[in-house]
Amino acid sequence: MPTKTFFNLPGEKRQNLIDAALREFSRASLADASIANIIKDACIPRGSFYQYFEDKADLFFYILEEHSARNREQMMSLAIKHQGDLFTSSAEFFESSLHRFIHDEQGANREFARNIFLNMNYKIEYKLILDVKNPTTRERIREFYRNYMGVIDTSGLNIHSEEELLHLIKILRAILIQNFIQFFAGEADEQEVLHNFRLELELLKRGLYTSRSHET
Amino acid sequence: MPTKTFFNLPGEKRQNLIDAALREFSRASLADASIANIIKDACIPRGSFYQYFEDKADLFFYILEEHSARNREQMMSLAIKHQGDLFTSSAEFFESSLHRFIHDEQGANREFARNIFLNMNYKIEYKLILDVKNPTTRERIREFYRNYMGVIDTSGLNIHSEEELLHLIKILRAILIQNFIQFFAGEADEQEVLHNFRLELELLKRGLYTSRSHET
DNA sequence: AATTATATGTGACACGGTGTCATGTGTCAA
DNA sequence: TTGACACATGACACCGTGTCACATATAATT
Repeated sequence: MPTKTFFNLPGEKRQNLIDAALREFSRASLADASIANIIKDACIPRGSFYQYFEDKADLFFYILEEHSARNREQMMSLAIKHQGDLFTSSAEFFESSLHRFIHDEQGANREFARNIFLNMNYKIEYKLILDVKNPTTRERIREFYRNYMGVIDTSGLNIHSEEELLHLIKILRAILIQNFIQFFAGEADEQEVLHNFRLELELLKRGLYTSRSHET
Repeated sequence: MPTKTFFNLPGEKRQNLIDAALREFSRASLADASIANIIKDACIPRGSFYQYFEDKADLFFYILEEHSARNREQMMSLAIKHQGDLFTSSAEFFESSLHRFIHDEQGANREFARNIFLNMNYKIEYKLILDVKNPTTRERIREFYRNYMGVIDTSGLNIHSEEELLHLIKILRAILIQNFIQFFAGEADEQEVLHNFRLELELLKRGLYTSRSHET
């Protein structure tokens, strides 16, 4: 987490630093980004940077969590909008995110997202979901999950417990992320990736076994 | 890819270098590993390293591809063993891999795998699957997929095209990887992660929608 | 006003890792 | 003997990081 000092900074200076960081993290992945570039861009001395952040990752994950919080909010409001329909709201989330990336003229958000998804790993993914280090963020996300699962309408779903719902959400998330990755990797364009995602949702809904004898 | 020079090396020297690299990549992720450590361990001068490899990543992905090839072979032989049953063979693949990691006394393979999975990203995942840079490896993997899909018995599966089978495999892969990650992240122990994986397979098989009216 | 405490700013520097390059060595063929 | 080629080597320039001693500002205390 950024230090108290960072939050005491005048708003403009703070925003200026964040903007510079966003530009750098749009240009390069966390691993390839350099503090040197950020402080040059933001015109702050090296020593100051370390007064605000532990290191590069500290700043990165702070920015990432801000974006993630907005995404969680959107997921929640879509779930509510669609009366708790998990599949429909997930699909709209995917579509609208994709649409936002594609029509991002400046390209800053898109490039940032590209670097996130193409370098997505456990630490990043679970920062999007469950921050391991920061207890406050962790609790925030836990709460989101509780609320989110409360909003989901399970009456149309073929699941029989909270546990199964959690696993379904886990599967959906994995598919969602995979498709974002394929989009950013250039493996599929907007139309293809939308088609793929929808197809995969249909497979999930439909079920993959014809012989139903295995059901318990 | 390693250079011709590397492959011309006497076998022992080559293996020695690979061993040292494996130790380093077991200790640290690709990003955190250092060439300095590898050459110190392998007792070769710095210049020689660059005679064999373009950089750290070149060596890393070479080693990774060797491991991946073995995994693909195992997936294939399990698919054959189970008469093309995609779910059963995937489950056995997961179980046996997990078992191997847990009973890896030396721990070298486990730690290497841990670094792979916890730092899994697009580039690594698709090296496990589809090498973007190297045409030879790419073709090798393409061929694997063709063969693998040929072996899968679709008669018990509720899918209606090659495309759907490909997507199903894609979903299964995502779930497989997610569970490995959760295991290595310590979020679940062997029993839990096995339980989770099996449950998720059941959800897939069963299908998630009760109202079947949406089926086309 | 003088003093002390506390918070913040600053950039030179030591450290460690990377990739290169000039030079050295070995081998084989003409 | 000479030249051509493949390979070996480690010193070195370069770059980014994180730290630290010192500077400055602001508020609180005497």
